[in-house]
Amino acid sequence: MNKQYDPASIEPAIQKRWEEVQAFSAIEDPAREKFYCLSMFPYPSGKLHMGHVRNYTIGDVISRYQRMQGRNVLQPMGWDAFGLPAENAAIQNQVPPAKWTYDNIAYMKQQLKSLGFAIDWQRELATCHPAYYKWNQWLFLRMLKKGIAYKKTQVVNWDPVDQTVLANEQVIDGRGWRTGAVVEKREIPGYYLGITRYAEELLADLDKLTGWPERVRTMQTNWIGKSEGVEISFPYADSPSEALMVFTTRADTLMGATYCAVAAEHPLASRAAKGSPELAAFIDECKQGSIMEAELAAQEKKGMPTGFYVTHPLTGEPIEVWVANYVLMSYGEGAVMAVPAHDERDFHFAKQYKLPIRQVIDVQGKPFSTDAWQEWYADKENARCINSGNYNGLNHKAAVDAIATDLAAKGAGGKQIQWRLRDWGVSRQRYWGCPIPIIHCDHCGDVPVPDDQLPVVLPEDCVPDGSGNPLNKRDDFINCKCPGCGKPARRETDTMDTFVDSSWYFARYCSRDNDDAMVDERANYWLPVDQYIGGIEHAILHLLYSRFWNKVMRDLGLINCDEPFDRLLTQGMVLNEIFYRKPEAGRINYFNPAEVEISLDEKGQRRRIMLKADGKPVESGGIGTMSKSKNNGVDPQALIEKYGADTARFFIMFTSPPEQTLEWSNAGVEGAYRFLKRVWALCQENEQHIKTGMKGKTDWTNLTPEEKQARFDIHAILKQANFDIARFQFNTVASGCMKILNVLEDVSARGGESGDQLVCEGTGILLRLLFPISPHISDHLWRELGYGDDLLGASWPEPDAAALVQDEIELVVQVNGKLRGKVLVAADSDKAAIEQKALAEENVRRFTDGKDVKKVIVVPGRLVNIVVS
RNA sequence: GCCGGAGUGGCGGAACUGGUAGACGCGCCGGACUCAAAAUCCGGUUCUGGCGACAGAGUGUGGGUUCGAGUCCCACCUCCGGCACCA
Repeated sequence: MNKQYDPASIEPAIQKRWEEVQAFSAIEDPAREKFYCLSMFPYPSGKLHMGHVRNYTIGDVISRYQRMQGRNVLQPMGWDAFGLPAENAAIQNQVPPAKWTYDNIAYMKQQLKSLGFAIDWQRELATCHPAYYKWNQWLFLRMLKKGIAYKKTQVVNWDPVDQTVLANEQVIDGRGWRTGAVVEKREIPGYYLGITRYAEELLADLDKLTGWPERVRTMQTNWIGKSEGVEISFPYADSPSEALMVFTTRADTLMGATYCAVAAEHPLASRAAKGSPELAAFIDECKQGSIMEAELAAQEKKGMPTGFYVTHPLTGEPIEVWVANYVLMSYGEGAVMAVPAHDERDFHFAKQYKLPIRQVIDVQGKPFSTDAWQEWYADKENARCINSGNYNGLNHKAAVDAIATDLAAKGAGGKQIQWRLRDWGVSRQRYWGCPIPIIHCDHCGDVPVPDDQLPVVLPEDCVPDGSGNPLNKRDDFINCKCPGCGKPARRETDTMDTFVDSSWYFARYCSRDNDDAMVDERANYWLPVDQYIGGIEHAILHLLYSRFWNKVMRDLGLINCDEPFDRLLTQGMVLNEIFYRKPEAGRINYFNPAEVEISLDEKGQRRRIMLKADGKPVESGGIGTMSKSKNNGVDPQALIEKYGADTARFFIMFTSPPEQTLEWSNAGVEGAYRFLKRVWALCQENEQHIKTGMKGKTDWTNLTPEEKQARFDIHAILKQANFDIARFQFNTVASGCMKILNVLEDVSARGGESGDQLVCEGTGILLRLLFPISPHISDHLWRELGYGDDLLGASWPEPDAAALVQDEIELVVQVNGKLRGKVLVAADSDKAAIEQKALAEENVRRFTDGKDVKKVIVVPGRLVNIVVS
């Protein structure tokens, strides 16, 4: 074998062999336990970034490990290929989005292949391919038939930069989630998916997802936002046939309502504003007000009376209606009943505008005051109603029930559940997406495209120029015949939100080659996904939509499972240091870390940071996510070319646990490379005797004491590594490989026949443990040294129980909890013998002499603690 | 403001159910090889005192439980992520 480790020669050769034998093609086999390992598919943006490398390496380690555990593993890959960046690139370069996308896919696929992932490429899919998005359209039509998909005209969020509509979920702090542009309100017709119909199940099933990170489940729970309360109608004083609708979770405080407040956008506010320019001005001010959270938190509560009155549904009292900036139109009815005594916001508002405060909740022994807010005013647990007529003495739940019943009897309301979740608007005024399969006919209205005319194929030769959807100018696309009456009609030009594409790709991988059905029975073999791996940024949108889509497919009888992803791992982001200069006020130049040199003092502390090009200082901007704008990215391609895929993979696994952020370090990459070179060197030095038949020898009686200890260490490290890999703590698995190598190098240096035998066994363990992380070098050495034909088919190493038996154990001796010495005792020593030996230890006696030994605690196999007065 | 998560050497990070804090790697220091350098190898490396054996301090801060706390409990500080002034 070669003296030098040369990844550039071994890696492509092994990848070629894997491809030739189709090593990773997954075949359904009911007799075998399946394992579906899925990483979130990439958007083909041009080239891989480090986050992809990390994501897919984690998935690959899990896949290869599961395979060696004997499971039938499916690890597919595909492309989330529709989306705006392709249109933006088209505007810039006059290249059709289709060509740009397919070119990117070709390049990135070759990059993925060079990383040696155990992917079944036969199942590759791209969401921009008609064979894929045909089924988006097909399922959309099924939803339309069931009423889950519907059209409505509604005020939508309009992103002025992307010229598109955004779902409520895609608006963050009043800005587009992608562009950051301030969102405008526009009226546009569009299609919606009734995700709210599934709100109850989407919420309840979160409890089943015990393999998901707790914080993702919490985020989804909050997003769905179930709230149980009572809807109450307050009839208008001047027109009792109309009423102000209000939702409250604290119906038990109804008798304490002293005013009502509505949002600035509420119809009642507009109505009142007609007669009052002052009020109209205030409403305008509220509408313009920032919706940035930090500012809202500090914002002063403001309001104005409308001069309008409603009637209290139980007491008949007149109640004044105010417009207040703390009431949100988008939640509930956009109106609240204000109970200043028992709601903190209402309290502060009432104090400011000197509105009446009426206590209706009492906790015994706690005096109520209208001067300052007290926590207990909102207590639901220990509180009882007072000043509430019939409801006096009732607790929270009983009072809510009684009041809801009485309101219902009067036709003035009743119990209601309020959700934060909204239906999912899927229409996009965009070209590069899946066409919505609808035909507009002047005679028949909106007609669904018949199944036998699917897919509605998107023309791939359009070049967007930034002036809206180019499909609107494509007569060959638009003009068609109405499927109903046969007369000329127009095709819908809106396309679907790309979250539709990614909501079911995991199912399509299972039956990718089936052109007659969306999915077939093979999906029920593979689904649900056993392990899903991806970024935390998809914690809400993608994962919630996929769960919804999965349930719709289940209800249509297409698949069996309730939830698509059994376990979820959210990997941390990849960070790197940011360097910059400010050449003049307001300008900032970022420099890639590769262009920067850092000098250190003798303690390893930083002395100076400078640019290699001119030797002049640059500033450090701390650590941040790798990004184009901060110019702190590291190109995976350069890394692979310099060190090979195995080094890149090893470094990424070694440096941080998967869920934590990963800080890039070129020195760390060097360290990983050094380790692999040492593995190579060890195998090279021991090549002869490993090849000449020491494998399989099980007689370990001739080991020297050092070798016996070394064998114990190897198997103990393996035991720990097996525990760690099962809990996805790959950084300590990688360090376990390093520890085993350290032990083997010592044994190898000492030589001897029994030592050679141990090196042979230990190397076999090391190569298998290293295989999921750095598969090329492991596989190459495994075959080169004659361990077997194929490491892929090898079984996972398990520690030998006999190696873990020790004759003598070192125990730590503490005096009053402080470490004072160590003693070597026979493994089968009884407590008395251990105590005696510990008390006799020289250094221990310095701390016990002349003192009373009050107690001796012996923790078997660990330590002795002597307690003295 | 609320809900999660995290604070450990010069750095990334170990320490499974409370039981030797700092594994492993990086960096740095010293040495070997070399005319020299790179690469490689060997030794050292939490801080303080001491030539040393050792001793003292030490896991964000302050308390507590325990023979024993990075780990458990209470209060607080800082950072990161998420969110909804949600009636």
